[in-house]
Amino acid sequence: MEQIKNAKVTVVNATTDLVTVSVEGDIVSVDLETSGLDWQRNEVLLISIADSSQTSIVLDVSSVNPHELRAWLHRNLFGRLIVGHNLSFDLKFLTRVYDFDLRSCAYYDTMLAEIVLFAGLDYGNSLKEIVARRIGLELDKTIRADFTAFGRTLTMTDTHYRYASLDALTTLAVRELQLVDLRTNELEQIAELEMRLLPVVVEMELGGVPFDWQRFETFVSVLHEKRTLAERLMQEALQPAALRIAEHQSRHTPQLFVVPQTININSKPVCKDGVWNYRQLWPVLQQYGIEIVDKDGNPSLSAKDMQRWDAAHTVDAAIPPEAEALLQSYRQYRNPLLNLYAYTIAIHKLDDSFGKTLREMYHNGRLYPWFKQLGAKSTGRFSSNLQQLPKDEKIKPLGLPSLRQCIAAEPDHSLVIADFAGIELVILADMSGDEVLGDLIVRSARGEEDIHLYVVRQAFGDLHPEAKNATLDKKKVAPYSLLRNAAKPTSYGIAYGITGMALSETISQQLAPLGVTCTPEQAQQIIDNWKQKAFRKAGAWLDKTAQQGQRLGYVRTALGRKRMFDLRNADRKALSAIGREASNAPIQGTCADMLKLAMVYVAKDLDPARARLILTVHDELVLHATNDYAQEASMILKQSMEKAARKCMPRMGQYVVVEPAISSCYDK
DNA sequence: CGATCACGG
DNA sequence: ACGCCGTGATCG
Repeated sequence: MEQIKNAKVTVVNATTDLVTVSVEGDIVSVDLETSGLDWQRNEVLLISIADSSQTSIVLDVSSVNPHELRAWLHRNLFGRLIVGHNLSFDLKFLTRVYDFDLRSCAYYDTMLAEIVLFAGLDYGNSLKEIVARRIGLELDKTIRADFTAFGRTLTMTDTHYRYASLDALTTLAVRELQLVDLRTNELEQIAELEMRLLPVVVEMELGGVPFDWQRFETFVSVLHEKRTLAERLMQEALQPAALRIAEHQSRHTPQLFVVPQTININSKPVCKDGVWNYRQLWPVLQQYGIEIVDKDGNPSLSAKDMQRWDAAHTVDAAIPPEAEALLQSYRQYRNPLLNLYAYTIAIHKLDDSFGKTLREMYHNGRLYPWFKQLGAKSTGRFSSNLQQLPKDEKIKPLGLPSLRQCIAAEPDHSLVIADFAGIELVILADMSGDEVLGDLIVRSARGEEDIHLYVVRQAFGDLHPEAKNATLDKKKVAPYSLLRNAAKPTSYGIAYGITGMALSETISQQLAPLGVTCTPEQAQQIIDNWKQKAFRKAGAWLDKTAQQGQRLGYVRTALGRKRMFDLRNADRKALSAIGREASNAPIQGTCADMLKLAMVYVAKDLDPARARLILTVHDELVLHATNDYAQEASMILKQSMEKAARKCMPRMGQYVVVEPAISSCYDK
C-alpha cells in the first residue's frame, strides 16, 4: 500500500519525452482517462501505464504528437501482457484512436477475474470497491469529474497525473491477489477462457453489426402508420365507455362529446393529446364487462391474465369495421376488443423499445450494441442490448416488415448464422448421465423421434385421452401439435425448477384451444412423472444439484465455472430460490462456457480480413464474411462450435451437430 | 428506484 | 413463496 502511494510517476507532456521514456518487463497495466464513456465520440486525455517495478508513466496526450504517440504505444505494448480494470473500455479507445493491434497482446482484466471469483454474490466490482475490499485503500474518484466536465480544455495538474497513475498501479497489485484466489478456487481455466475471449469481444464491439438503414426506415414508417391507426380505432371503439366514465367523473363535460383529446380516469390521463396511456384502460374495459384480474384478484391487463379471462368469457363489444382488416392476421384473443387492445400494446412496445434505441445505436451503416461478457450475478452468459430483437413470428402478425432483416450483409458479403439446437436439455443429459434422455435427444436429432412428443406420451395421459397416441408422424396435427407445444415448456420449466402451480398455468394456456385445463395437482403429477419415471437420472441430478447449492454454497459448470450463493441468513424462501438457481446454473453456465470456447476457436481460425464475429446470443453465433469466403467461414464456425461441445460434454458432445446457415440477412 | 410490462435465450 | 438468465421502457 505504501509502495503504491510512493510510486515513482513519470509524466510525459512533451513529444521529446517519448524518446527517453519506456516500459519495462512483460507485464504492464494500462488505464485511460477519457472525456466520457462513449468510445466512439469521446476523447482520450491521459494514458497511464505501470509496470511491475512500481513505476508509472502518465502520457498527457494533448501535449504530444499523436503519430509519435501511436508509434510509442506500439513499441511499448507489443507482445506484452496487458493488465487493466474493465479493459474492454480502454482497448476500444486505444484501437479507435491509435490503431492499437488487439491481436498483438495477451490480457488480464481484474474486473472479469473478480466476477469469476465471486459470481452470484452481491459484491461490487468497480476498482474502487475491489481495492477497498482487498487492499484497504480508499480510491478517491471525485477528481474524475474534471475529465468529463472539461475534456480537452482541462488544465492538467499533478493531482490529475497522480490520480491517473494510481489506478494502473493498484490493478497490478489486485492481480497478484486474485491469482492466488483463482488457483485455490480452481478457477484458473475459466479465468483464462474469459481473458482470451476479451479481445474477441472488443473486436466484435468495434466492428459493429451491418444494418440496412433504408429497410429500418420502412419498418419505422409502417410501425408509426399502424400505431396511429390502432390508436384511432381504439379511441373509436372505447369512446362510448370512456365518455360514460368521464361523465361520471364530471357532470359538466359537454366538450367531451366532440372527439376527446384528454380523458381522465381517477385523475390520471388515459388519452392525452391523442396518445393512449394503455396501462390505465382497465376501468374503460370494465365498462364493457371486461374485468380481468390477476391471481390475487387485482386488476390486471397482462397477456397471461387476459388470455385466461378470454378463454372463459365472451362479451358483446363491437370494434370499428376498419379494425377487422388491421387485425386479420393477429388473433391472440377471441374477444375482438381485447384483440385490438393487445395489438395496440404490442405496437406501442415495439415503438418504445426499438424505434428509439436502434436509432441511437446506429452509426455509419452499422449498429453498435454493447456486449458484457460477464454480469455481476451471472452464470457466465453474455448480456447485450441487442439480444431481445423480436423474431419475425412475433412481428409479422402485426402487419409489420421484418426487423431482423434490417441486420443485413454489406455488398459482396453474407451472414453466417449457427446455433446449438435445444442445448439445455443436451447439457442436462450429459451432466446427469441420463441415458434415456440422451438417447432420445440423439434420435430426435436424427429425425427418428421427438423428445417433446415422448414427454406427451409419458406424462400427459391424465390431461388428454389422445396423449398416448402422440407419435412422430402426427407431430403437426391437432391435438398432438398442441400437446407438444405444452410439453416443450414443461421440459424446460422442470430444468428451471418450476412448481406445479406455475406449470399448470402454462399448460392451461397452451391447451386452452382444446378446452383442457390443467390443475396444479395434475401439473405436479407431470413434474413427478418427468423427474421420477421418464428421466430418473436427470431428475435425481437436478435435486442433487439443488441440494449442493444449498449445502456447499456453490455449484460448478462443465469447465469449472463457479456460481456462488450467500447462505447466511437464508430463510426457507431464500433457500428454495437457491435450490432453483443452483440446479439451473450448471446448465446455463455450461452453455455459456461452450459458446465462449467456440468464439475463441472461431476467432483464432477465421481469416480476419475476410470474416468476423458480429453477434452472440446465448446459444447462437453470427459471422459477417465476404461471399468468396462464406462457405469456408461456415465450416470453421461449425467445427469450432462442435469442438467446443465435445470439450464441454464428455458424453453428449460427440452427438452435437451444428448446421450453419448462409444468408443475406439475420433471418433463418 | 423497485415493480411490472414487453422482448430474447 | 412458488421459473433460470438477461435487455429496455414506464409508472408510482
